[in-house]
Amino acid sequence: MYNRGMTASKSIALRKGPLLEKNAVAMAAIFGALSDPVRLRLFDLVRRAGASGVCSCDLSEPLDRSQPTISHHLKVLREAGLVESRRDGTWIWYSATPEVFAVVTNYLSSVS
Amino acid sequence: MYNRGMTASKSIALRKGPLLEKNAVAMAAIFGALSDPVRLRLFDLVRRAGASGVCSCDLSEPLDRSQPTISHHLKVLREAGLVESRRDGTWIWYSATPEVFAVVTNYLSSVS
DNA sequence: ATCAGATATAGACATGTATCAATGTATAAT
DNA sequence: ATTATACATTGATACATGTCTATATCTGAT
Repeated sequence: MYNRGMTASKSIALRKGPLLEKNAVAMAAIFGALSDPVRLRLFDLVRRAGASGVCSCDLSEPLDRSQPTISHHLKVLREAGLVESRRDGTWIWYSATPEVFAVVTNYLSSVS
Repeated sequence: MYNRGMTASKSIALRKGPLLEKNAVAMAAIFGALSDPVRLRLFDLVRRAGASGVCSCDLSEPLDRSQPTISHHLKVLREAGLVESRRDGTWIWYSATPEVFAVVTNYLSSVS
């Protein structure tokens, strides 16, 4: 299978010439979302829950952080495009949307 | 070819069970070093210079930052294990040591 | 309408960070 | 020794971040 779901534009810009400011800002935003230990473990818990996702109410305890703190971190992950949320009654389910990783994994693999 | 140069210990810890605090801290440190646009472009300039490296004196201008600011960012990259430096007379050459990426690229590839 | 539970937001606080000008340190040349 | 160049460190400043408590909002049940 060719071009496994990745758009050409995403890979081209990173391989040719020096890293452009625009791309650096986009990549830094993704790395920034992953630059906190609690947030990394949070994302890990979410992505392990698979397509069905995990209820936000089950994340506070294992990470030993208050509900608002978890809510804050989930917002950061959501705004970075790493997770998405959907409401189900009074609670909200989060699931991973790791497609955004394509842009950084492509860069990292071109480096190492 | 099996196990393309990656040690077993690096991959095992990330694939089994939830992400441990210890590993999350280590990964967050690497991502943190990459979470700034200037630092990303700085690393990009260094790694493009290949094994010979690049003189620190040639990095300030293209990134439009003062010499102390570049020095600071290089220190962050060095302490994260992403670059190394060696002295040659009055100036210092930096080169990329992207092996440390193995731990995060392995994780990212297991996610997406 | 009221209440209870889940999540989000606001405000506060401490800490971390990106940046620069000024200064310090190290190396080489004269 | 003096001077010049390259790089690092210090101190200051503005801003961002992680965390909490308190409060608000939203949803469903009574």
